Amino acid sequence: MPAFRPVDPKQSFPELEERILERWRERQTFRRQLELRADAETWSFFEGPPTANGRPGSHHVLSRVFKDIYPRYKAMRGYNVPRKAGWDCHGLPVELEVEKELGISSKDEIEAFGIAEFNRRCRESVFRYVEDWNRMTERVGMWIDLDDPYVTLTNEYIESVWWSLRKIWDDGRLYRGHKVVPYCPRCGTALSSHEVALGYRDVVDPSVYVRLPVTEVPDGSELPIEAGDNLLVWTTTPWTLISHAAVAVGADIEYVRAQIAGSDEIVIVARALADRVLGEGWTEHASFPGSALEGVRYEAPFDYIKGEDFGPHGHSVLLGDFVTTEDGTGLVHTALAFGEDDFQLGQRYGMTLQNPVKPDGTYDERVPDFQGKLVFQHNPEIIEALERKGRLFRSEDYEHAYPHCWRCDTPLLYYAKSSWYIRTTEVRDRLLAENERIGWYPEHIKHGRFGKWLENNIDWALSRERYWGTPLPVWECTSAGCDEMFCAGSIADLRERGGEVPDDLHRPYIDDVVLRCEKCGGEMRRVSEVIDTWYDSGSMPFAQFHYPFEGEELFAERFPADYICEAIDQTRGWFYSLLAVSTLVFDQTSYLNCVCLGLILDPEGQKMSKSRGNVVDPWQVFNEHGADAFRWYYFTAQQPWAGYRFSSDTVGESVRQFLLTLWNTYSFWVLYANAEGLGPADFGAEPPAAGAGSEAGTDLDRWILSRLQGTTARVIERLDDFDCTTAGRAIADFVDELSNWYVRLNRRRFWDGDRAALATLRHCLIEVAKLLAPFTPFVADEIYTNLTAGDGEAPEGTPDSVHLCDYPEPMEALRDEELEAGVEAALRAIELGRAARAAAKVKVRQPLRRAVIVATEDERREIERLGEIVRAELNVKELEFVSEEAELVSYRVKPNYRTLGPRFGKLMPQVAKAVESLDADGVAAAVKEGRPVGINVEGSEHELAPDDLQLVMEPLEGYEVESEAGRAVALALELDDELRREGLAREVVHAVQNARKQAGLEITDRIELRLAGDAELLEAARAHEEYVAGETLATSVSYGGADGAAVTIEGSELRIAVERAG
RNA sequence: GGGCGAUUAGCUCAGUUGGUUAGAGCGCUUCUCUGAUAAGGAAGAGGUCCCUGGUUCGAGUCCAGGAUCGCCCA
Repeated sequence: MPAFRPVDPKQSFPELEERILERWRERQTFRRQLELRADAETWSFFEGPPTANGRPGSHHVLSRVFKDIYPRYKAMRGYNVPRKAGWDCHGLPVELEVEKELGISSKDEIEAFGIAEFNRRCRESVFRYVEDWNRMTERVGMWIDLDDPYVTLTNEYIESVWWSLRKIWDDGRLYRGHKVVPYCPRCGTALSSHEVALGYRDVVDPSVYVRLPVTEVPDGSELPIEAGDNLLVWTTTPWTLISHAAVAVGADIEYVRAQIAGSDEIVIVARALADRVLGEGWTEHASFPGSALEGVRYEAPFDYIKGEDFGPHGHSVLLGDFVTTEDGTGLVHTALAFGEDDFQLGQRYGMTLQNPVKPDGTYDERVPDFQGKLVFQHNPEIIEALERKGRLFRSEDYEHAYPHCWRCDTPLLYYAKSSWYIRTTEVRDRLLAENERIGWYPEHIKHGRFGKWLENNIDWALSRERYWGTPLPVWECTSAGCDEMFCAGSIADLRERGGEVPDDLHRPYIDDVVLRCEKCGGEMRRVSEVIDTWYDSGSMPFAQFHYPFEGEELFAERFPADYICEAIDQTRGWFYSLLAVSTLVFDQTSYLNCVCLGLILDPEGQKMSKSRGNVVDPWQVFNEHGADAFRWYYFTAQQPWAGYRFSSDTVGESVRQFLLTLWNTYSFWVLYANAEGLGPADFGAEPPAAGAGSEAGTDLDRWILSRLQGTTARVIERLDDFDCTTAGRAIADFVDELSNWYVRLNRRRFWDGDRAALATLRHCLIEVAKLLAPFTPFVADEIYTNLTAGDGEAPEGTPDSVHLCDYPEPMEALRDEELEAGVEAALRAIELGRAARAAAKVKVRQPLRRAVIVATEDERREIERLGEIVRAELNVKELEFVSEEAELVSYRVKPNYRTLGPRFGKLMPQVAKAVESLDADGVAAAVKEGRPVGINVEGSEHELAPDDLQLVMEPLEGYEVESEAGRAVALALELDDELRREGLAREVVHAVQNARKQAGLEITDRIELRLAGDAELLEAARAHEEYVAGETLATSVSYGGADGAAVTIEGSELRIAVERAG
């Protein structure tokens, strides 16, 4: 008959997990779970694709395990939960890696190297660490189909993306615009707003105030200023002064003509800023609104570009509604090409754009004095030049957040150029409406960070002037005068227009596809851009199936996703691109629930980064503590979005706290089941049809089963709300109760091989294993498989893995809340009694005559049900109960604020006083009989119902009593000879047990016991010989002549010899 | 400068619709129990629930302002 696999109490979890992984591989457990639920209702999960061109770190483990727990849970709840992996392949990060490898850093160099070879290397690079990812994913126990991932670089994927762009094109929402965009001069491409958001950093920039001497005031102006007065402008980007086009002022802002203290210099600034800019003591000569300044001409800071090159308004004062008096001078230096406001202003005044900065971020030939470096690196020289020309009014440092390229860290330029946009602003209301349908965890993301972001939506800057990405499928006619454009929505579209479709849809091959213009018959060529890689990942709901070209059923079944999960920084990344693409294409959200994960910090609260050297390698944690420990820590340490202060040691803590407690309980069970020679067949099938309670023998059995039902209900409720933190803690509480109360109080039954106790604990462990399966899939499966199948095959009808089971559901018939309350009272009595023993310094081994317990009638009844256990735990011969009449206790009456507060309001303090001055014993009697009690408050009578009063029992002074919150336990401390002898007999047993242990005996070994030494001890042993022999499994006890080890008991010597009985 | 979030014991965190002694774990000290336990139990030390106002009979909890930290935006 098969037995249970023996359990090593010192089991290494990492080693165990490797073994279980092997078992899953052999038995194909994941595949079988998918098949088991294949026909069930689908619960859809979308994988946000990682990029595999870097090694996975601890933060990736976090998202891996959160992407695993809810799908596992839902699969056990009976849903079909397909889990398709995915890889994000395109984009700048990949190109950068390859650039680094090649030792190049500009687009010219890439083109000289050859786009074909460059992209070939990108394609290779994307999967460089895919094996590391796969190993980590498997090791952490994430079940996802890594053999059939979607890959954003395939022709199929690209074609689906094209199809969606064509849809957007047909809706008139894909357009080419000329705007000032955040632009990385090193990468040579514009960035979308969500990319910009990734790169803000605090930097110190120069902050300069520049004099612009007035040359001409418009004819007929009453303006009280003169040629030679200085307009003061302020900028933190001195390099843009080269391109200075105009000064903007606010029409309604008040300006002053001011003389600076101790100088005859006259300057023009906004009044509101004059103190700050000029310091104390300036003199006002005149004031006027900004509107009066319009048309004033002045001398520009530099003359590389003439005023007339900008048109008639060049180098003159203009009115701009964006001017504020928050900082600067109230006169804004305007360089048309380098700011959105500047650009708009130029357009309104019909100015000609002049941009002396080349796409590579350096000045062109018009600026011969500043050559060779990125424009902002010329700032110091430009400030010097201003100084030399006497134009520098003041220069200081200015610390502010400035966006940098999120991958190469180059400061961005705001730069006027043409790019392709999606008119997302047109669907903003739809985005907001669909956001309402999404369940956010934490909830505040919906109307907070994400909702606010949607409200401020701007058009999606889609194009990138790069190489390794999904090509923008727009062709334009090259014939002069023909402006025909065509957006391809499929490969077939290209063929139809006469295109030769290459085997690889990437650049440079796609650039060779020439189409026929339907309008003029000329040649159409593709625009040069590729698209934002965020658009790729946002398209995964359909592109992962090559929808709509194939995969129609899969798409219909899985769209929208019930669940996605990523780090919170994806608010503007994937969370947005997913919602935006599906709203544009399908007019609805593609996900219904979204769990956001926080940052991983080191124990000091610092962000983990390679440069700080505080990164924890996940493999260190796997090898030291195991994947279950890692997972358990992430699931239960705190709500995941709060972030983690993380180290390998904190994971170790969670092992000790929880996993070891569980493991010890489990190994305890197996030890005794095997000692009884039992095997799985000796227990009924799990779960038992009518519930395990049917064979439960005792109140404690029924109690722990009732607690199990409550725990199960709570866990399901929390997991359904994506709250594994509270769910996990509920399981931990149960396991703690199981180990520290149920097992401890029933230890004797296990020694005796009591079937009901063994069955009850087994059932609890199996159900806990099922509850835990989504959390800690390894240890859960180990416990489950051993308890159900032992070292043999799983019995007919019993799944061979916990992951093929149904998740437990609470069995209401087994719940007994009255019993739970009663046991609770008994446990409290035990705790108080032990505290009283500690206070009296009387060991638990010393029996006492009597414990006096203060309890209400209800509590007394419950405690008496468990009287035997309470007596055994407290080691007393009898329990005595006292209530109101007893000398041990007095009553205090307190008002029930919750009921009386609303009724009496302001009078509460007086009510409280009146209640507490009542005769407590009289009130107690009334309350017990359910009679109302009258009080007098400020002269008027009020009647209080029993519910309005709380009785607090307080023990009287003078006893060895421990009490809390109205409960108390007192111990009778006097000893007689009989009690003393019994106590000594227990000491002897204790000593013999230690001797057995030292002799290395198995717990089932019988012994021959010889005792010698102190007469009183021997007498005690003789008096209780049956007890001593029974406890120590002695087949015989003899006295005298023992040559065994000596121990000291109560100051006397005892020599013990144990020998295995034949 | 704006938005969102956080702030409870030395550390990591709980704290129900506002209800009258604010909790747990870890760590520390002392004691104890143990034939499952790397554990368990008891006691002790450790709190301005970030601050200031307000609402209320009553505020860790609600409101306003402020401070500090984090993330995001400009």
